[in-house]
Amino acid sequence: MRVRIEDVAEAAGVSMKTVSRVLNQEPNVSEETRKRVEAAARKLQYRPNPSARSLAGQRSFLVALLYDNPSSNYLMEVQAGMLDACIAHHYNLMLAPVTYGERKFLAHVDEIIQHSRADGLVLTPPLTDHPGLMKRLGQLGIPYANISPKLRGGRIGVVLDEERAVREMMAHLVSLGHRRIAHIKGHPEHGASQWRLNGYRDGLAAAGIAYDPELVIDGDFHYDTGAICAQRLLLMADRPTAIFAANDDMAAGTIRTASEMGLSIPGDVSVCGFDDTPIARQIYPPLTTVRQPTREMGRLATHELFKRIKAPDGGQMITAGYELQLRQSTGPIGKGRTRRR
Amino acid sequence: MRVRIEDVAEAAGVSMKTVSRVLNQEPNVSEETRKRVEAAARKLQYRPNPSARSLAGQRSFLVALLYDNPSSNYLMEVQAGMLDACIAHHYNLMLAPVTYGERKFLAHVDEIIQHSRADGLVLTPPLTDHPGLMKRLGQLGIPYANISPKLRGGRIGVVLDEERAVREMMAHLVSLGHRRIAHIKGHPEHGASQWRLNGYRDGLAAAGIAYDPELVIDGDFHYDTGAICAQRLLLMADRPTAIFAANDDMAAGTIRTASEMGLSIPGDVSVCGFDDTPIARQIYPPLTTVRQPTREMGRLATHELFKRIKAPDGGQMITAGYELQLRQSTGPIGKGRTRRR
DNA sequence: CTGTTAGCGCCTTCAG
DNA sequence: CTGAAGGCGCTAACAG
Repeated sequence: MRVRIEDVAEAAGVSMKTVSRVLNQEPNVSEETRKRVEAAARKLQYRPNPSARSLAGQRSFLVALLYDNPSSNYLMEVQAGMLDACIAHHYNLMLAPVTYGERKFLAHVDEIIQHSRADGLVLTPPLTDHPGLMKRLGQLGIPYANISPKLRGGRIGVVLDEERAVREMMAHLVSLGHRRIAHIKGHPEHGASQWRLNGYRDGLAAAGIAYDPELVIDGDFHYDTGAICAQRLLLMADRPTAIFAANDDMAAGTIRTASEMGLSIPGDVSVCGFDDTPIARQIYPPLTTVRQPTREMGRLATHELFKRIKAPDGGQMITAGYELQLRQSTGPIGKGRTRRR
Repeated sequence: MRVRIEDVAEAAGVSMKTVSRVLNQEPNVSEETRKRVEAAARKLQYRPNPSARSLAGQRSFLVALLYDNPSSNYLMEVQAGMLDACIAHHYNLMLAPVTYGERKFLAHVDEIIQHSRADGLVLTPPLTDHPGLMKRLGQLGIPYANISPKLRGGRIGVVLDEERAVREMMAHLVSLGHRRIAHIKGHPEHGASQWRLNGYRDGLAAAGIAYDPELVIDGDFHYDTGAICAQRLLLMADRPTAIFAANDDMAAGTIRTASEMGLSIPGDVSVCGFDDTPIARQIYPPLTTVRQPTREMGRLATHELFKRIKAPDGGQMITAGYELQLRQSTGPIGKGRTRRR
């Protein structure tokens, strides 16, 4: 029924092993033999059996994406990027959702690794900063790549210079005349929250604006939280003229709240976010934000992972590029015509 | 190094096969033996080798999600539902993106199936209605389940009574006094587009309102398209007082356009969508829509798939429930105070 | 109820 | 540069 390597060998008049060599691009095959084998394989429509390959070769040709419920847009982009890389390397992508705070978190991860036999993992924040996980993965000796990890020492994956990106964004706001700029922080577990806060503070400092703790509020990257935080900020007697939310979802929540309060954007208050997820263009007004090349980051991280799978010390930490997206949610100060309801 | 089934057998003082029986929950093992084997397996921390199981057992314990780039929210929900089912059945979930219109579409699908050795597939629209794909999958004899397929005969999966849902939505609009109700259609390739259009027409008929082709515009489920279609509708001399967009993304685009035109929602125009994706609550005003239990549908489809994997005639077509979500984007007719810019 | 015997299809030795 | 034998870890089919 199914065509096996043996059939190809027979058709090509060589041994199984020679076919195997050709298929796996191993050396020590004469050009002529190679061609003959390839022709036979094509004619018979031969497809290697992954299970057999895995069993004999001790690898699964599977990588798993380990994640803990980040925003769906973010995750989809990461997935797409990983798929780009996986397809190019003839690997398959498996999904492995976990729960960071769970009691048996590590046991669960063990389970996944054992059960899937993935050759490697890609971690998204905040898993990428879970100390116990790092350690466990090291013990198990399973290769993994990190997306936007806090700690970069001796690890592979991809990061963005988020601090610098935020400094640029702050410079943009300052150039529009804003000096009373608020910040809604991200989830405390994510490295990004810290970087973006740092960028905010640096941006203020660069403009000679004093840091005012009242203008900095704890968020968690969620839309609803953004909406709530914005309310606190916009109800202040001396309300900020600009709000930098640590991601687009919270910025969208901010805009939502401002709209409900009858405030004009950017007339009464400018709002900006980070990530450039689809929501940035799907709200009104469209959001000024930093474009984070999430898909590309997924691809790059997976690419580094493959390098490490091949060699125990392969791969490195890559820095991806960002881009400011100036849209209509930010504008010059004081052009507003408040229309409180 | 790794503990094998043989080690467990030795530790428990039984044969390999008996251990295998216990692990696979097969019958014909005495309770006492079973306990002994389970204890031994636990003590040794035994984990079966999936590759070996696959090779010997002719199944991969893998299901693949075949999709063609629908909205990320939709896909994430489907994924989450599938994962719920997969985890419960000790299966793994693999991602298999394809391109519907591609030249070598079928060859690509073949490739995926051969290369992944998935035991079954779940198809999302519009793949679920691709005639060539259906046929090919039938030839290959690979089990698959469908989410929201147009044709239901002899197939398994899950559907929603979308026509009925839309009829209810139309009744809601009519009850608010609307009679001039427009519709932005979905992507022609999706069954949902037809159902939602049918529901729209039925809803009009039920209210004794004549169908006006001018008020029905071709869309494709995308946000931007919704925005463009809305412009055409809202610039009409005798513009509609309500717009039913075939999904939330297009409804969001509609609201965007209305906002830009300075129209008040729902004062000047009511807008409603379908799906209840996160965007429905993330725009302002929040969207009246039909809640489609996408995650649950992913779970149910996968569940039916497992039944079919077990038995060639197992599984069936399930009907999932919906729920109207009445929010602030719809309201009584004529309460608006237009403020064109 | 339990055990034995063959593979599943490929890759890894190690000879030639 | 090529091939023959053995085994990866498990399960199916058959015996008992």
